[in-house]
Amino acid sequence: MPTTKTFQAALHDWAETFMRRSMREWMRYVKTTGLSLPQFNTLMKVYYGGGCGLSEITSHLDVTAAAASQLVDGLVQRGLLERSEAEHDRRVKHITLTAKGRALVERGIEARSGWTKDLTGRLTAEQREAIAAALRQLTEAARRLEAEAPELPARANR
Amino acid sequence: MPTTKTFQAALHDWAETFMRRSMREWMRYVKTTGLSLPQFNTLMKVYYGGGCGLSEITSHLDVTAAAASQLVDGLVQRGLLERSEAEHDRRVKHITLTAKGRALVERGIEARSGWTKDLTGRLTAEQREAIAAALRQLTEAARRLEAEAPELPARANR
DNA sequence: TGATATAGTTCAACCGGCTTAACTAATCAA
DNA sequence: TTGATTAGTTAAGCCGGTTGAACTATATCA
Repeated sequence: MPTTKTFQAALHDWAETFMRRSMREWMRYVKTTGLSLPQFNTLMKVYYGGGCGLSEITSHLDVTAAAASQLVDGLVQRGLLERSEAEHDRRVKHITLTAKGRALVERGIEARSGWTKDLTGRLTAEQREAIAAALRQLTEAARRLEAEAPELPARANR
Repeated sequence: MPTTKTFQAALHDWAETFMRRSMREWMRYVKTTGLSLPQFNTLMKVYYGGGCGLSEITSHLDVTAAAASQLVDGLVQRGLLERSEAEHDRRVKHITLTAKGRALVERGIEARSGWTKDLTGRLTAEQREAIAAALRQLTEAARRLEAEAPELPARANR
């Protein structure tokens, strides 16, 4: 396969350029919210998880249950998360975003890749069309990949 | 322009899928190194800056000079960074990566987007070729963009 | 030369995340 | 029912990043 090498190189270059910029924008945004990175990551997990139990946050952040509990606690106090009992098992607390929390996360996602808007003007219509098609294929492949790898290895919980 | 809308949508979707996965891989990697996020970000800044003064780290991380100094100090003690006087201005300390530090950063970059290697097998040769071409154009555009926007706004330094 | 500005360091204090350990409450299994 | 397991909380303490303030040393400007 002659194309795999150049393909991976192109993907790698783009990933590096893209990540570097996006991560910085993201961290700057998080700082403006007054939240810590762990706190914001907690919100992100809940956002993508569509609400989840505490244990999922624990394994996602790779911290102890105590740490996750305290993190959530702070976010509840700020009015960004809500805790409620799950009906199927009253031990688990179902954690969901408030409207305020959701807005915060969505602005974060926006801030993270907002700079890519500036790319649009630098490309011709033909380029945009071809690139959009390429990205859709990549995104689809990545999502399939993610759907397969079911879940992260849980922490040893020493 | 009918394509700009769909282009930005495609870019946005990709960015979200990609960032979510990459950031998690990256944070997991950083954790394995035993370094904190601020410490690792310091290394990254020096890596991409090709060696730089402390003040650049200060503005990049958006912290006070005291914080940056201490961060660098810890990394020097771990043998990841080196400090030396700049010859053109003996006030500034030129900060560079040691071989060990460089290796650590490069493994981090690898860990961040290493999962994308799994995408290769899910695409046909034609797709790979088209996508590679598209990504190269994107990367080039992004780099040009970056080259223009010269530097970040410095912190108010209250 | 002297005054001011800039680059960086050190120190004390603070804050917040993280951990361990002990605990409550609910569920499951024998 | 009893015992063990699981989900989550609380409290004490540690560690490390961050800050403001005081300081040194070099550079710049008049």
